Amino acid sequence: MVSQLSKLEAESIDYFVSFVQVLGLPKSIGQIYGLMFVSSDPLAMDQVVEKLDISKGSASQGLATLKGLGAILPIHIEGDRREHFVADLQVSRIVNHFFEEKLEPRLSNGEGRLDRMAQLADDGGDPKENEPLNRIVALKKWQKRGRKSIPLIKRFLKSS
Amino acid sequence: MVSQLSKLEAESIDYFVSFVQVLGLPKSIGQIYGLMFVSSDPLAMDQVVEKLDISKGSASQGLATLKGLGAILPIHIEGDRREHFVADLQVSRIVNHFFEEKLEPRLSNGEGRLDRMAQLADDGGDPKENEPLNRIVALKKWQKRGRKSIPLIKRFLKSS
DNA sequence: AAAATTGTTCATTTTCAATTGAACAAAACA
DNA sequence: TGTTTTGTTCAATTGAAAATGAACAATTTT
Repeated sequence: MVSQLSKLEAESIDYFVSFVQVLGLPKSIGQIYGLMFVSSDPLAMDQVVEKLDISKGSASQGLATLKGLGAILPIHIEGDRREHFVADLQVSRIVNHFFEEKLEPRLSNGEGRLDRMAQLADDGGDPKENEPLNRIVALKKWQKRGRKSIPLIKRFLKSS
Repeated sequence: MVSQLSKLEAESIDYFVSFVQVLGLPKSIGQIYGLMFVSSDPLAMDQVVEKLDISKGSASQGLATLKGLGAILPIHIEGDRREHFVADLQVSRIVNHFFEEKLEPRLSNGEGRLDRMAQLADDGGDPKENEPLNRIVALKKWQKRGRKSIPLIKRFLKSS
């Protein structure tokens, strides 16, 4: 059926779809969060399915993910069996998830790799003349610096 | 044909493939840059095709992109018609590209969207009771803050 | 001028993650 | 007890982005 979205809902959904896509998260996550973000009332899964015209499967998984992130909060409504949700104000949780799941594993894991690469690149000759080795050493510094800045950025974004 | 990669090359390629994938860039970009990063000599396109066992098309496009970013530098080799490249030490250029092409457009464009959303959400009633409006206003602050922090991060990463 | 070399473009194919929807489970209700 | 409601799971499908490779252009060599 054709979903009936208000202008506000449509705008919000667009906004958050593009938001989560930058972070490499599926579109449906952005749709669901966008819908909840401008909803006055808690929404249940079947309302999400109906409004967004997506499958039960997508809605179920999307809600589970967002709930896991703490980006939406489960609300119990008296006399209704369905689980309802409201958007948490802390959008930063979504960004945090990106840092913690995608960026940080790469960065920590990356340092070991660079060490291994430096070993392989070391040919015993004059380090000054070993250009690949110089690049690796420089990259190691740079990556360490990057890794150290993550907690700062996270803290900065959290204090909303 | 089966490409003949040294351990170092394989490790470097792996590293940069995962690196660029975090930023939402195609794998081939990571492969090419990874190969050049640990090469002592400038490489030409056909060498890249041969080593990585990728198509001419991918190599051509990938090299053009990396050259555009300034992540690899064109080198002329006397007596050879082919254009050769070396990896620039400034890996940060790749990250910069992510900021400038993906993040910043979203963020600036996002502020206007939030203004529009605030207008749509404003029902003329008491703002204290308009929860969606409160969320939008809070998000606007948060996003402005995020946008302002980008130049700082960029500067921090650049000074390698 | 013909042939070979180098590189680009872009329609088609491939790949892989996101989405679907049917089957299933669990709980509430009649 | 059987039925309805609510929600999850996962094999199959879809869709979007990347990779391919053939056709083409431009340049150099013979």
